[in-house]
This record gives sequence, C-alpha cells and structure tokens, in this order.
Amino acid sequence: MPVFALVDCNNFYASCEKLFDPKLKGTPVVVLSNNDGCVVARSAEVKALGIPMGVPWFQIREQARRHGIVAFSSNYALYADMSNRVVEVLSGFTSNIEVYSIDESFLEVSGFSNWPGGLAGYGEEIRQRIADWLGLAVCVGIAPTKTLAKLANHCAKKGLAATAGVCDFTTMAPEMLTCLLGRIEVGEVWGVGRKISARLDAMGIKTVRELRDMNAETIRASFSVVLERTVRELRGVSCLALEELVPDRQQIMSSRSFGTLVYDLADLEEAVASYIAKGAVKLRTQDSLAGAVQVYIRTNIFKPEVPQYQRGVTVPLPEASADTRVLTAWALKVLRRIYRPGFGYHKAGVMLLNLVPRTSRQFALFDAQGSAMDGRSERLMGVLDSINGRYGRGVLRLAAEGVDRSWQMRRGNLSPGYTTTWAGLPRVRAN
DNA sequence: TCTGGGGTCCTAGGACCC
DNA sequence: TCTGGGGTCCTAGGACCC
Repeated sequence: MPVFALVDCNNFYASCEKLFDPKLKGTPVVVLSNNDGCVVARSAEVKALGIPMGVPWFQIREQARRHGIVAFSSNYALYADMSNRVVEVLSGFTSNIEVYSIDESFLEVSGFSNWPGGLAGYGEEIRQRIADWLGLAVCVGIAPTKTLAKLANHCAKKGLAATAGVCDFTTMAPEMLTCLLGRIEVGEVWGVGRKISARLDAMGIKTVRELRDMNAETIRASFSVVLERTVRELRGVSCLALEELVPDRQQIMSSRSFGTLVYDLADLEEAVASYIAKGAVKLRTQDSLAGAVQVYIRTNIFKPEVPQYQRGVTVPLPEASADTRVLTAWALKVLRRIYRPGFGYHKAGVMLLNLVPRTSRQFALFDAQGSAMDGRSERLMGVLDSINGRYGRGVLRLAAEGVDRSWQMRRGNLSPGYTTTWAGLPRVRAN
C-alpha cells in the first residue's frame, strides 16, 4: 500500500520575494502576473486583509496603497531557482519524488513509517530542513492517496487537526477523518473545480464527506470517469500513481499580452518571432520536433466597446522541425495571412503542435535537399543554444525578433535576480 | 491606463472503414 | 414492407490543474 506525502510551499512567490529583503518581514506582499496584470500570490498579511486571488491589480491599487501592500512583478527566474532548491532538499529524503508544480511535490513515503515520530515526524523533519536550509515554509499532507494527501495538506495549512504544518491521515481514527472531511467544502477537492462544484452543490453534495460517500457508478454516469476516480481516491483507494518521469510535452505554447496596444504588422512579427524562438528552445530541450505551428492574435477582450478581431490558424509543416529559422518562417507566413490592419492588438501567441521525438523523424518525400538531410541545422541550433545557455537567453537571436521591442510586457516592480544574476546577488553588511 | 500563461485529459460527434 | 453492426481516427469543446 502506497503512502503519499504532498509537500507544498506556503505563499510561494510572495515568500521568495520576502526571503531576500528582511525589511519586508511583517509587510503585506503580493506578486503580480505578467504585465503586472493580476494578483497571483499573496503573503499571509495580504490574505488576512481579504484580498482575493486573481483580482486585477488596478482594481485594488488604491486599497493596496492604504494598507502599505508592496507589489512585485513576476520574477520567474527567482521562483524557478528556489523551486529547484526545494526539490534538491527533498531529494535528500527520498528519490521517489514527483515534482508536480513549481511549489508542490509528491513523495512516496510508505517505507518511512518506522521513522521516529512516525510519518508525521518525517514530515516535521522535512519542514524543519527546508526552513533551516532555504528559509521557506512548507506544509506536509500525508495520506494513502494523492487526492487525500492534497486534502491533508489543506488541513495542515488551515490548522485543521494538524500540528505545526503537518497533517497525517494515515494514523487518524476513521471517525475523526470522516468528521474532518464533513467540515471541508467539496470545492477544495483536487479535481473539483468551479463548474463541478456548482453541479454537486445543486445535487445537495456540499462537503468532501458527502462526495466520498456517493455511489461511484452514479458519479461516473452523471459526470465522468475522472470524478469517479476522485471518489475512489477519497475512500483511500489509490488510483493515481506517483509520476516520477516527466513525460515529454505534447504541445508547447508561448504567448504574451503586450505592454501597450500593438497596431503594426512589423511589431507583431517581432513578437511572434520571439515567441517561436522561446518555444523552439523548449522543443529542442526535450529533443522533439514540431509537425505544425499555430499563430494567433487578438484584440483586448476586456474592451468590448472597441472593434474586436481575433484569429488563429494552424499550418502543418511539410517536414517536422526544431529549427528556429524554419519555424519562424512558417509562423510569419501565417501571421501575415491573419493580420488585419486597423485593430489594436493586445495579445499574440504561438503553439508548436504534433510534436514527435527527433529520433523518429519522418523525412519529406520530395525534399532530398532539405535541411533534415545534412545535419547543419542541428549543429547550428546546438551552437545557438549553447551560446545563449552560457551568456543569457536571447544574446544570440534572429534579427526577426527585433531590437527595440516596444511591445514588451510591463514589469514595473521586478525584484533583482538574487540567485540567478551576478548583479542581483544580495549584499550583507556587517556592522 | 490597467484584466496571466501554460498545460493535460476526457467526451461527444462526425467521417470513414468493412 | 423493409435499410446492421462494429469499429477507428480526428477535432472541438469543456473541464481541470498550478
């Protein structure tokens, strides 16, 4: 029987920002989405103020000023680096890890029940070590299924039936657990989102306990096999395994809202070329080729009073490729086809689709001279990636990506790259 | 003035096959 | 008078996650 521990960082992005600036201790901190659009992370102080997740920043700016909230633009380089450090510390506990998201990992811990203090003691040690070594707070939920481990983590975070950030369902008396699940809203369950919550609510199912006790076949008939699996997991039947190997992406998306409205085709071309370049790096990192490219552009959907236009078109490539030049040429061809002058564009994006492993490439029938045959493309892209890997992303790039890039997103309150750039290293002064 | 980005999985329905 | 049964593949749309 497996036992899962879910380790989840508290207020992760906000905690990363606070970590390197001691002055922020006790200060309410939010982190904003790209373009400084929405609130995507809140420190404990901000949550206490009742500011909801996902709210547009401009709507609460005045309120934030009154409460002295400090806002940061997203610094993904910092968060990704701290995330890697957390995973490294966790790797010291067990090698059976699934890195589920930037701030969460599942661990398979059935072998550690003899640990001093049991699995809860094990969880406590994880918490302590991450706090000591990285200065970050995490909560640990332990249970026989992943879905229950998520809920246990929720209890640990909310202080429900848990001591100091660890909650272990495996040692809890069944009546206790039932009682606890009866106090948690069904929408907290992993896999139950807004829509399903509303439908369950209409059926009179409001708590986790009520969902757990539903007939699984009924749930399957009225919802789907996915929710049926959730019900079984809530009963302690493990249906979801630890996924230690990260499968290759099936599609790669790259898109951004612009810092200001974009009217010119030339600017859109630069943006699309940049997004392709970014996606192509990911593509080559997983050693895949794209068999199709999609490009889309759209005006600002939040401004229905201005003329609206949006269009996206997918082209299959004659031969799958991971060459930035090839992908860019196709993407620009699509863009020129869908572009309509006179609109203020708010966002553009590209998708790399029909991905296949490079080793199972299908050559084009009528293109014996093609880039695939000579290996020069792969060598060039290899050099491109290694130079950018060493000197920074975008140091070497196609001219199509532009120089001025007036369309780039806003990042007005970006913190330094504390752990990722030399100039950003924190300084410690001894008095 | 101002509203993120990047993914996965499942299902239903249509086209097509023998 | 009367028109089957069983299957695959693809796509679009909808749900979910962080």
